[in-house]
Amino acid sequence: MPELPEVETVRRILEPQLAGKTITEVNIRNPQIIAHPSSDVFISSVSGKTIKCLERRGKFLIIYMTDGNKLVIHLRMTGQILVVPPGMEEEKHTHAVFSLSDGNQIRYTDVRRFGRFWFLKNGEEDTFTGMDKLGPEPFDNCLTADYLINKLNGKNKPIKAGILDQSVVAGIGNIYADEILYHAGIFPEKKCCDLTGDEWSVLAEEIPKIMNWGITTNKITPDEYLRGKGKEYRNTPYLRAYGHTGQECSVCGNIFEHIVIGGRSSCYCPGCQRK
DNA sequence: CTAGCTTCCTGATAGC
DNA sequence: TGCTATCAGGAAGCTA
Repeated sequence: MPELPEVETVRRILEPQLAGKTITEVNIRNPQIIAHPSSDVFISSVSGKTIKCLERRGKFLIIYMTDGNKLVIHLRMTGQILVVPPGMEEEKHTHAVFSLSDGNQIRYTDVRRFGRFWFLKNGEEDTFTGMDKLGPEPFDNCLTADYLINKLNGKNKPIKAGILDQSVVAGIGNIYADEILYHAGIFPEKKCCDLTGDEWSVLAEEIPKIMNWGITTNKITPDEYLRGKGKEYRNTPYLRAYGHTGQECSVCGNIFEHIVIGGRSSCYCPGCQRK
């Protein structure tokens, strides 16, 4: 479910609720979600730790502890993290519960169980999480047209697959890939090797612009987040391309079309994004 | 190395 | 109503 803008929204909501709190107890109902280390070591390692701050890298959420260790979480498709007051009824598919020093709980729910947790000691490499292979953040100054050309220009694959590659840019998912390419006016199936210099420039501009727009637009209050059980922001009526198959483009009047690219459902405007 | 397919899961929805 | 097929916003792992 969540892409960079959603993970950032969750981070901003959770950080004030968690900073300074100590994790008093860890309850893992489904050890499958713990990717590293073993579930037992994870539990004993996280217990007693005090949370310092929350950061985000691509779609990864990173909970830093005051001792320099960190808890890394990837929500994948359906993972949700909620900070709830004691006594609140537990959601279906709750796989982990962390008790906090203020009496609240961090609850992790995940219908499809694709999400993963890692616990990394201070200085331990990020090879376990794959974060070491991530490309720059969309907002990084090094994300220029030249960078994209250098990474993708020679490739014989669709540009949509190119920007979905986390080692090229971190944080873009299927939805925002469609949004970015719509705003950049690039046909999503166009081969990387066929893009013009202008198109690479527009792409380099639109990537941070659209991601930033996503963060701003999907913003909700902590209360709305809690009442929506962590998924309220998934209602995304503000998107202009994704999910608009069969509808009229407000820019050119053409009808959005649906195609499958690399097994991912894609939506584009044949008027604004010419082949 | 690359591109493409499969796999991990459950649930919502469409079609019969 | 009930059954089956298809699809879902991610990404690792495998094959050729």
